Amino acid sequence: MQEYETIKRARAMLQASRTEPAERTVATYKRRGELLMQTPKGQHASRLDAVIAKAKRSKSASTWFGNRAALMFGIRRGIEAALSTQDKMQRELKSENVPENDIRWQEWRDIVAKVSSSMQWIERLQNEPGPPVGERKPRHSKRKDLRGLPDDWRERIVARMPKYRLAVLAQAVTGCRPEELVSGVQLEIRGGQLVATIDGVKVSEKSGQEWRRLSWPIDSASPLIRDLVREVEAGASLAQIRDAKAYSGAMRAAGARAWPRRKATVTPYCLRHAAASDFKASGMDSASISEALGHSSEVTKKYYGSWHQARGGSVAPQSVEAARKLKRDYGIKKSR
DNA sequence: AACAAACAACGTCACTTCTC
DNA sequence: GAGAAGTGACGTTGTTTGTT
Repeated sequence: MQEYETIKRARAMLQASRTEPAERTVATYKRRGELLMQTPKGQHASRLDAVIAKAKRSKSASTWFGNRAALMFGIRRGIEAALSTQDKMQRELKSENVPENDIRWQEWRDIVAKVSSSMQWIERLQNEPGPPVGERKPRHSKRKDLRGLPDDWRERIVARMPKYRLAVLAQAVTGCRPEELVSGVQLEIRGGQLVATIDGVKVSEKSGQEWRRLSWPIDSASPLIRDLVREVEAGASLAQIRDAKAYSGAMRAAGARAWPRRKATVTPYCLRHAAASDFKASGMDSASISEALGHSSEVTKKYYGSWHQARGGSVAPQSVEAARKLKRDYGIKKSR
């Protein structure tokens, strides 16, 4: 009977993709999935073509892959549920010796037919190519967002965000991620050095830096570092924010106030990119730069730029320590 | 070196709420 | 009451790993 074939195939498919995504990812998948499955009139979409077209609206490849992952996740969940319903029904019907032509067996066949069509969706999605390479939208570049800002834009942003003064200074100097400011950047002065310790995010068993520590001489030429030193001398020991989104919103607003005619917004990641550029321009070796940014792989650093014209006041640290040894980018060395 | 996949994080919109 | 800060929902990007 073809029903049993379908069930077997569906089970094998589920078995092959057994890992459960993180809670947060599941939430994202659900949100995306619901969005994609909705038709303009608010009913559930039944045509796969329409759903795929919607999932592909963005020209960014990663958006498409994310959408696809969300759809497949939702479909898989549906198949899982249908399989277990089917299983229960089948047991009951068999134990009661219900005849084949009974309506209840028909109900069972309908459920299996649904599984079969879900499997077709999965197959189709799996084979669906992403947006063609030439047409893909290039990734939005934070580096480009920095164009046209004055040399002292970081200082000006600090001045315009009094409430977040310590956090902005700490982020400008360390280049940490906004999310890392939520757990807080520890600051101290030790042996003539300003020392910042960052509790890393984006850390998993295999990736990220659990913590990292950067230090600068307290008499650095950078006004940002000097300002931060002054804050620490006055008693500050933890640069912390409550909510990364509010912080980011405040910075965006401050940027809009400072440069009303600029289209590109100023965001916390601009500070991170600027710091990365300072690090690069200062001649730090690439392993230290990766560690300072909280990466565990040297490859990642390539995404950050070297656009920065060397100018005084670089925020580059004198030394960096990190929790994890760096994975080397072997790709670079061998070839030619 | 380009591409693909996975997933956590960031950014924006369109407001509401807080603060001076 | 104006302007800054905050927020929920939605949409996009960043980071790492692996493959071709």
